[in-house]
Amino acid sequence: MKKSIPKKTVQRLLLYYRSLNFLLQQGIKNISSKSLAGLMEIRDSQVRKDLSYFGHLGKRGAGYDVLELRDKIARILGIEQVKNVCIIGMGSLGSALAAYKGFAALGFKVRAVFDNASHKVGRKIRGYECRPMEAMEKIIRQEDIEIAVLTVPADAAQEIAVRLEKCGIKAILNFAPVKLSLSRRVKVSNVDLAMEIKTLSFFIK
Amino acid sequence: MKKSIPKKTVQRLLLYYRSLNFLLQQGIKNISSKSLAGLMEIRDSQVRKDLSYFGHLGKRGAGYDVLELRDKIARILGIEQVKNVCIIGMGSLGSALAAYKGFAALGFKVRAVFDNASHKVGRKIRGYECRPMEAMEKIIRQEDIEIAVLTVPADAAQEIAVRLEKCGIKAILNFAPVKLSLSRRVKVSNVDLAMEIKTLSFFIK
DNA sequence: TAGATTGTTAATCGATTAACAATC
DNA sequence: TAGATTGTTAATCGATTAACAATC
Repeated sequence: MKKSIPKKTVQRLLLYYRSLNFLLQQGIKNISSKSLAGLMEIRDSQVRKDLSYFGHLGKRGAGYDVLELRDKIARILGIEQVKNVCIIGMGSLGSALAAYKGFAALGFKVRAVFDNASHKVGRKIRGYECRPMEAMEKIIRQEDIEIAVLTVPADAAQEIAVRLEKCGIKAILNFAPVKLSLSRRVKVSNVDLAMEIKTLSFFIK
Repeated sequence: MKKSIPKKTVQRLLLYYRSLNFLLQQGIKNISSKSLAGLMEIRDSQVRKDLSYFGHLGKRGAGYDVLELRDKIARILGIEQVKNVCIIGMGSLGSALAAYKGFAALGFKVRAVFDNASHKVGRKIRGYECRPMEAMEKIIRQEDIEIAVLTVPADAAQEIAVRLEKCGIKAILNFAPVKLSLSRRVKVSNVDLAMEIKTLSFFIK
């Protein structure tokens, strides 16, 4: 039985990927787990443990080859393969995410954006034609969209999530401050901006 | 020595707060840890443990009074007391956050927004006059701003963060995909949208 | 009282870290 | 070879969960 990868490890993998790109730009060809850990203020043993899930990526006594490790992580994370996403809810947050360069850099392609406001439907927003909510299921199937970014008001989120599940979406990145109740088949990640700032402010005092 | 509160507990506290508000709207006056846990798919013992950090909030045999618990959590989280924030970087994400209602609902007040693009400075964005970056330190002190929301490009973030630390900011909510190096005095929370979607997509396969 | 449910302690689980043999 | 650093095991730490005495 293969050991399952902790979510935190996957998150750090992306941080390693970014650091390695930075190091490449600097012309640095080789790095030890200790130096890499230093860049992100974690322990060297954490770096080695994370990487060890994916085989023997370094050389004892000599550290890691920056380019090789960067490419290996890119392959592990599937950065080169395109995943189709849609954005549901073209309010200011939805529009901002439609324009967000960070998604494209990791291989995510926005294939459709949706809203139900009649003054938005048919208009171009950030270069994407805004489609009506009624067309959602059809377009998701047509465009082979696997991931939905949900930026609708809280009271609309659950209902739309159920529709998304029914038309076979695989994952939802949910910005609405509500717990979505769906079957285990659909992966849900919540980004809760209010929670982030409140938690931060709790610890200042 | 008082036991320190885990960050995860604080985050769940906000989820409890939202659920309790929802229950109040429904006219529900009393709830057990088991029912409250059921709403968010966690264990009842988790709810009781979280609440136990803050005293004896329930009644043995009878559960919790919804209104009383809601208000107690509001006080613990400091929801009624206003905290002043500023937003730095009026790109699409910064503008979306300036318009975001979720911050205001938890007592955060946007006191200033900044950008260094000359075509933005002086203009109203989402109702806030965009101020020049040169005025940042002065305005933060004048307006008693404790928290900065940082939505600038990655390559500008560290430099601005240092300026923020120097002028006494207490916390930074950082949306730039870089590790900020600052003294321990400044609390930093990172919201990494690219990481969120990449992690989600890793686990679908 | 009998039944329900809290508050808290102890057990469990999972993730981080330290330590070190393997080996470049 | 001697020094450096990996890959991995074991120890530690912290958070979640189960269990149950206290008590409403």
